[in-house]
Amino acid sequence: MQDTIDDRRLDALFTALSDPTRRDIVARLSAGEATVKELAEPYAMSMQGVSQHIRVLERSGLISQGRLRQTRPCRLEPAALEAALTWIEQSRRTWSQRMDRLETHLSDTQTGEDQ
Amino acid sequence: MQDTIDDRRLDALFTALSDPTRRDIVARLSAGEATVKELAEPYAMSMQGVSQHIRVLERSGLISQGRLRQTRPCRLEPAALEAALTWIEQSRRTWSQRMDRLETHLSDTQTGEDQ
DNA sequence: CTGTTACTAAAGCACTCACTTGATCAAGCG
DNA sequence: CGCTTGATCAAGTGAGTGCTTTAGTAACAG
Repeated sequence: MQDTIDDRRLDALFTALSDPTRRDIVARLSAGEATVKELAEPYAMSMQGVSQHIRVLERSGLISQGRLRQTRPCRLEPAALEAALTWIEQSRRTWSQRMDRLETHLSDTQTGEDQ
Repeated sequence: MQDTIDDRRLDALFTALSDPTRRDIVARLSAGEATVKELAEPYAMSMQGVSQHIRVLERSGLISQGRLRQTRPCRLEPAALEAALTWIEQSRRTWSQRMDRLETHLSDTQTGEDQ
């Protein structure tokens, strides 16, 4: 069980997704690029605050920032979303396999040995 | 855009998943139930520390705790995992639909406008 | 009853987080 | 050149995390 590499990545990913403002930013960027100012507009928050959220998202790999004139357009990096998806599906798969085995076992030993 | 209800749930969910110990606990519970003591054993951490992680997981809905003699066996609640999965897939779907539209647009105007 | 096991409650501590304001910077406009 | 716009840097604050240790509780064993 090697840790620390995927672990840090998943830490950053799920931490990034744990804030409603950041989730909203991700959702909006899934519809197309946007500048920091555009992203900041809907919120009752300073642009600096939004800028800090963007840095958290960038460190997690969920978004990347380019440069165009005096703006820094942000775009979604869906590969990072896949990593989170993969982790969750792994647990779900293990769980449902176990459920299948339990069902099989129950239909095998259908007499009533429980305690 | 109604917020605050799903938002709080997703906050708790992704916050719960943002810690490596808690992700490990979820992964281990996907293979079957376990008591707090059993869960705590592999970690260089007090059982109280693990107990607090379990409370975070329980508040997020990811696990539930029963009572059996003097133990509190924990079990995974996969429905909560589905909620996180659903949110991520929503963003991914929006993004890929947008990519499809871009491709369509590019094959429409397929003259040779590349930078 | 006493003692042990499995666990939760509570308090404290270092650290991080989500903001804020104020300063700075870089690019374009007059 | 100065002025505005878009954005980051830096410092500070209040709230929350991730642990710890110390107590306390519930269930069983002697």
